[in-house]
Amino acid sequence: MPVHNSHIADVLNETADLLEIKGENPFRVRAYRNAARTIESLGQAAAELIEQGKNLADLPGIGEDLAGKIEQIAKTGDFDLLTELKAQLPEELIELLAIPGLGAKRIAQIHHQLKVSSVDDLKAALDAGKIGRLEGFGKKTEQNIREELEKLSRRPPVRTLLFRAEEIAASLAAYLKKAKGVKDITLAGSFRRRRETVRDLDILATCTKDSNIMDHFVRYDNVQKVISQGRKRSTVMLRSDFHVDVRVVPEVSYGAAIIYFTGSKEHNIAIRKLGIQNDLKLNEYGLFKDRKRIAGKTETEVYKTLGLPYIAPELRENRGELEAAQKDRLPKLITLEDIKGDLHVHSTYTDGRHSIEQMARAAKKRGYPYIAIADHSRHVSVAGGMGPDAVRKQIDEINKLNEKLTGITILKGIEVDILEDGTLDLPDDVLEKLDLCVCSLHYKFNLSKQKQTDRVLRAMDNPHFNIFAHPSGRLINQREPYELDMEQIFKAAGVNGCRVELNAHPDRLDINDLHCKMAKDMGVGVVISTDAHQTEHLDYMRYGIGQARRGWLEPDDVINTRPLDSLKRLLKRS
DNA sequence: GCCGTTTTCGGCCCGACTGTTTTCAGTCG
Repeated sequence: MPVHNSHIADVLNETADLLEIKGENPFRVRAYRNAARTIESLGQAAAELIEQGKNLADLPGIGEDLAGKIEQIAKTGDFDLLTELKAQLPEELIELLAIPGLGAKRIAQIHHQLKVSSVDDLKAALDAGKIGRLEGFGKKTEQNIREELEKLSRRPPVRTLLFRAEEIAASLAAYLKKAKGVKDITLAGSFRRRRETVRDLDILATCTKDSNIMDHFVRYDNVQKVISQGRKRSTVMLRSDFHVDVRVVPEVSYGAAIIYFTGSKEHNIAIRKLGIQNDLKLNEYGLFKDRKRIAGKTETEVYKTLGLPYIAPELRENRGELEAAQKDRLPKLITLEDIKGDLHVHSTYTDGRHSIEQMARAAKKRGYPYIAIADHSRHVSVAGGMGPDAVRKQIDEINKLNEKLTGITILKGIEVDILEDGTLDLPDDVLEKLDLCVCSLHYKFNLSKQKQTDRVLRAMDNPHFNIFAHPSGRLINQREPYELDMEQIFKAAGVNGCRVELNAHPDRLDINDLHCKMAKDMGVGVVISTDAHQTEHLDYMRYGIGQARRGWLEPDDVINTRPLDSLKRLLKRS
């Protein structure tokens, strides 16, 4: 059983947690956390890299020591240091770190002075009123811990889908703009980096001196609790259990603040280090030489003064964007305007809500010269999947519509199921009549990694296989991806002239950002499609674009940026 | 524990807010 990167990262993070509670050198703790992050965003299994004889110490933030330790974890799943730490400290202490307001120092203190080892112990200590009597604690701290603990037991924290965060952000931003003296509002944070999920919302504002923005903010109807309120920063919890931060910054600092609060934290640390190398100090108020501010008003100005071109928010993950920027090799990221059509759209022939004509007209309205109808094949019976007769009927209808409609071409496609044995759900003589085949898995999700991979590889041997749709099968916050060797699949796709879909549905966003980058690096074409089941879903394209940008994709990496004739050529497998 | 166009030692991002304090530690992002 190969050890997953996520397991290695978990082990390293647990180690970091216990080291921190133990009171170890904070920089050592940070080294473990950095290494965990590096491994997690690797895109390839660390165990495989080791097998191939690669030295993990070449990775950023991993030295010879950690490389050796990671090797142990990758080979055995266990880690001696963690075992030792667990012998010294109860591992349940780690769970206490999840309580806001309780950090390593305080946990160590309550552990040593009150013998608290678990969440249950903590509850008992609270009930006995022991916490508030500890040095440095007090009544208020005790009450806060009690409330956070109750909240935690009620509901585990789930990151909010970008889609949902967008709705919350839009109405709140509109509300904030109505406060007195507000000049500008910017939504920063992972929201601006277009991460698939968002933990909280960071809002920046510039305003006049006499503005009442903070009072206005905490009075927002949707506020459940005011966590802190200051002149420069306030934090609230919305009724939807969503944290929102508002920061007021002076205009001379606005660009620096936007960079700072857009993050990611890792990107910020990296550019600060770059500043330090040049004797410059970067913080949310600007870029300083000695005590003089030399940049800060706009993001571009700050980057430029650091010797860098502007870096798009979606790239700011410290995954190589700084090195690319320094070499002037940043990707020219794809935008929504580059998209010429949607290649995975459903209709009333199966489980869509709108007719083919309605979907086509809606696509035309969005400026697309083409669209592909890709309804389900028969195996997906719950969706009323099509057999050969239904496909022929649909082909006839599309032919007629193409004669009738102007300014849009409807491509004849299908979302055909990949059966358990790797064959496709419809015979070749049906598939060959279509312009494209979007292929996907809809059942038998729990096959072993190699069996699932072989299933897809066999399907790709079928010359009609064009696009592998929602490859990982994950549903964000709901369903884990199936076991699949993406590298093998991308390799085969490259050889066979198949493409991979970036499904733009906000619950899916599948493939993810790391796999987008992997496809690009391996030269496999990506298709960004919405999987729309009604006309409004065509607008999901923007989430796909966000994900694609996070994966460094440029217009040329995505085949539905091509005009129709060149797209058709690309869809021909030789 | 990592890292190096000053360094193989001595740095390691930095500021706001809270709650506890009488000047600051802890936590957070």
